[in-house]
Amino acid sequence: MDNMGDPNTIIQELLQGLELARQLQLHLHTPSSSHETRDLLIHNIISIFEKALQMVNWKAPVPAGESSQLPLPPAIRMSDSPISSSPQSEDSERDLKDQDHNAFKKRNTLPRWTKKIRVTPGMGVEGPLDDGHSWRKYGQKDILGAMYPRGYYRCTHRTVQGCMATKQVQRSDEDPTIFEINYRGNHTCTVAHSAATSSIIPLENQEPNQQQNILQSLEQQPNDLLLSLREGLRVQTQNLDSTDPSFSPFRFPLSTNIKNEGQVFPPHVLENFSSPYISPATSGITHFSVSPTGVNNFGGNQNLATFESHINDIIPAVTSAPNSEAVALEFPFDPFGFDGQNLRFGNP
DNA sequence: TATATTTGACCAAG
DNA sequence: CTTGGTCAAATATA
Repeated sequence: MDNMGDPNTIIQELLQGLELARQLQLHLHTPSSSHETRDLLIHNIISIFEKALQMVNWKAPVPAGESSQLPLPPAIRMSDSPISSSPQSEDSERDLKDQDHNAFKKRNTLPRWTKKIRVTPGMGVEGPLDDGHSWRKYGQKDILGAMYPRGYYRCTHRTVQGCMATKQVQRSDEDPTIFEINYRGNHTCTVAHSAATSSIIPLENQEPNQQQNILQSLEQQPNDLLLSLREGLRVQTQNLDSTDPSFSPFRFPLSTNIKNEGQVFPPHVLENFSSPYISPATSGITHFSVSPTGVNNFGGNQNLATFESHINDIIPAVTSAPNSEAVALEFPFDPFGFDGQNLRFGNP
């Protein structure tokens, strides 16, 4: 909202930029990484810098003579605040007189993130389509050099609730079972179309804007947990083609990265953390599964309790199967960005 | 009837 | 000019 100039918000932007830059670095060392993915990453990084600069009320491009700076594009486009920039924010003496007045209102530089969804024969066509939100297709375009067209979707509630969320869906050239989904903007609408799955406790929140409220409530907890989450847990994909029938193909074993990220969870919890995965049955909803008898030799109820106590600090909806079959966390919003290589935890 | 998708036109940016 | 993104009329679906 009108948090322009708020140091915490700026820091969060920069942290996200840092995370994206790290992802880019990873991609540069991954031969299979597509040029588009890298391009998107760098685009997002630039957007974040622009946003952060705007938040700090950075004035016009400083004339040359500063050799230590990267060359700037000729025209710096100022991005909007992610959600409904409020023009009246009154932080300090702030004059935007030397800025283009129109620059503030127009350009659409909402936050973006991508996600790759693999469609298995079993899940039919629903995989990429049903991600918990209702979308309305408003266009389709043949893309240069791509063999499949790109579909353009916007939130169904755009007119009613002014929800500006948008996504583009494109089938991958190399692997037609993978759909690359490019999301733009967070949903500001009420999530009416949730798939209330059996064991998941639905949120009782009837606020007009659930996601935003949840994100805000997360932001208001200044604990290390949240900071670390925002900084990003990275989970590397391993063995996407697991044939283990009890797990979906979308399951992401922990890598050492997550341990390096440190203080998110106590080490002894991390050691026994099982795989977070995206269940195909509730496609698009991310679960963490922690199983005492699970694949990653989860060590017992004490750790489970520790895990729960930490999770309870940050996630409003926690369900635990009574005698610990598993603990599944349902996020009312998508806390992940998944680019095929890494899971990103945080606000996309 | 209303609401969603298809599809060529339109437009902005490069 | 080309390209990607959006609009909107026509069409489809419920």
